[in-house]
Amino acid sequence: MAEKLRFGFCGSGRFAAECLSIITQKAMPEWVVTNAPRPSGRGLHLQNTPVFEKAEELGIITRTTSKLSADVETIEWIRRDVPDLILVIDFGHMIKEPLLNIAPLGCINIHPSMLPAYRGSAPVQRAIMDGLKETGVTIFRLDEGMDSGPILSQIPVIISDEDDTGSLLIKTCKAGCEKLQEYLLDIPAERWTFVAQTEDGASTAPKIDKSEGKIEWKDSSINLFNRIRALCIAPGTYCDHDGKRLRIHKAVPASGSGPQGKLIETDDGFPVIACGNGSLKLINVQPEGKKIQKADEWLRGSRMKVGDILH
RNA sequence: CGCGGGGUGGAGCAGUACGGCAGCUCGUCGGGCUCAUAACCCGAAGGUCACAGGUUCAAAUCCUGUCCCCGCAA
Repeated sequence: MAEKLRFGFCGSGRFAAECLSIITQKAMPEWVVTNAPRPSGRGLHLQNTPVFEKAEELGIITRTTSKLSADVETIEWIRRDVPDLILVIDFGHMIKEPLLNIAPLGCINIHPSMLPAYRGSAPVQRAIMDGLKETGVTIFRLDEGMDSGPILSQIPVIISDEDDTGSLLIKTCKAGCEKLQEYLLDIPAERWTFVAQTEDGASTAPKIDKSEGKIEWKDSSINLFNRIRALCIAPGTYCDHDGKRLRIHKAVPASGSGPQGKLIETDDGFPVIACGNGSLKLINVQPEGKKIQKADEWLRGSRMKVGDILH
């Protein structure tokens, strides 16, 4: 049994909060640093990050910052009692010197892809959108580049047809955190081995732009299926019905075909919409201003008939 | 006080500009048809129209206030 490593935790988003929640089942960080609350949501009220909420709940010493690499105070604060390593997960800032190597073991990151593939901020979404059947999670040490540091460990993760960004995020998060726990608790740091990344096979997964959520019915049903699964959490996919936005939360490929965007038939009450190639059966939708609902229920009240067109 | 939509039987919606018996598509329950059925036919139950106050002979509808839900934008 190795001596317990002391670590700090830098993170902000939902993925980070989920990781924190798993990791802390077995090992507590010395402290948490997260993004300062920012105005967001309806009414533009200040909102704490998911990590802040989680850390608060766990009673961990927490500090917020809006620009860590320029935040002299926080850096000084960390310097006062430097841990063995700093976990940086879904943080939203590039980590630069002097923080990059302030801890003996550096900054360790869990990234939900098989690096060097899908470097960047939306690896899970991009992997699903590209129709991948398998991805993975990588634990690596940060260097100056974007997700380009030496790899400590990699675990493959299967993507099933039922997976969406939410479920895959949880899968990768679990796989990564469990492996990380082995390193934190059972494998002495002297035995950690890092392997440099190759530039061969490197690709990037740029941030999702809202406009990517627009459904183009001329696209194939399989591509739209993947897109809907990929963007279901945020920012969501949508089309136009009767001049209003209709968000599509869940849909599956169906067999019929017809003019793009046309409601060609109902299947058990659920609408089937023709795409450029094949068709999509809508399962869960959300009209503008309304709650998410089952597509058959929506159809009943929508006054949309077979033959009508979505845009 | 960023912009906007909404709350009507169990579900999804119409009805509100111009006040006048609470309506549609489903679901539920009972009966019928059928070898059978999620199909079809007949019938029934179920709503103080989010809440509070006001105007009126009369309010889901007009006026005032409150609560709750959601879309956009950031």
